[in-house]
Amino acid sequence: MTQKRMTRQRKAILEILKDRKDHPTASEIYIQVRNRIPHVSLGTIYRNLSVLQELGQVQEINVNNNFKRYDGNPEQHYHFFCQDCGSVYDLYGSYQEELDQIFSQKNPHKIFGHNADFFGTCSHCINSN
Amino acid sequence: MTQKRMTRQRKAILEILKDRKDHPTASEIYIQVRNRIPHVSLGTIYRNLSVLQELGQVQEINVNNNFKRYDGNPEQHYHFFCQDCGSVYDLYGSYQEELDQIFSQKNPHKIFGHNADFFGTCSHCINSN
DNA sequence: TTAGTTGCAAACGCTTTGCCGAAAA
DNA sequence: TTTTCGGCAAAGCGTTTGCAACTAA
Repeated sequence: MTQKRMTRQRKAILEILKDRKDHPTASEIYIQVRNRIPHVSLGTIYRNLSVLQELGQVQEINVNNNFKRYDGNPEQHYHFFCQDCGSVYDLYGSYQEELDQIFSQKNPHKIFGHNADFFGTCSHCINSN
Repeated sequence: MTQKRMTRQRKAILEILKDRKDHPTASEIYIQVRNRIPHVSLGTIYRNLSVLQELGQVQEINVNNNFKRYDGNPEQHYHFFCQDCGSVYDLYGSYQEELDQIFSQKNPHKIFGHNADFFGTCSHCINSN
């Protein structure tokens, strides 16, 4: 990996991502970065998100295959997807290591870890019905 | 939902998907369907995969955001992604309902279910090193 | 007969990339 | 001064869609 520099653009993206509790798309981040740096380009957003991922400061989330979302929390944690409004939330609760052991015993592969995504109706949508 | 017809194309896609143990992409399916129906089009593959999903006969798998993969096994089951060769396998072992309960207690959302993807090195890659 | 389906090709939408001037270190 | 980075715009690429002809039921 080559030497990385902390540019204004990269710093802005990282700060915005750490501030937000939700998991914005690249273009949502773009809109917000433009408030600070009006002539920033979408290409710059994508390039920096990729660098920040390599550096382990940001996680990419696969909601579905339409577009990627980004998470400023690099810790291992699960996500919840609301089927009604499409929002993505972090879940409270710890990583379930037992799962890796259970499935290691039943399968021939060397399992290093897992991701889990929960789905249902979020608290906001429950209350607005 | 409107009435669905079992066309040659739809039948071919379904049969191919049920036969394969791996989880092909739309264009891999396209290549195989062309052996039976030379003038089939990619658009037809996509449209039928979408219909077969609605009918609950096929599952869509999000490997990463580059493209979708399809699974001819509509049962709830977990997947394993090999980080070395990129293959996707079905895992043996049952759905862990407890997970839904554990995280329902710790979070304000109504959880209906979850997906889990495991990763590591597959048995084939272990043996070839 | 008729409504769903197909092939073809164009359109889409998110993401990546080439180029060259700008700016971290 | 060197080398990474950014802005801009074009290209890439998997997926979707409009349309007229076709076909399962």
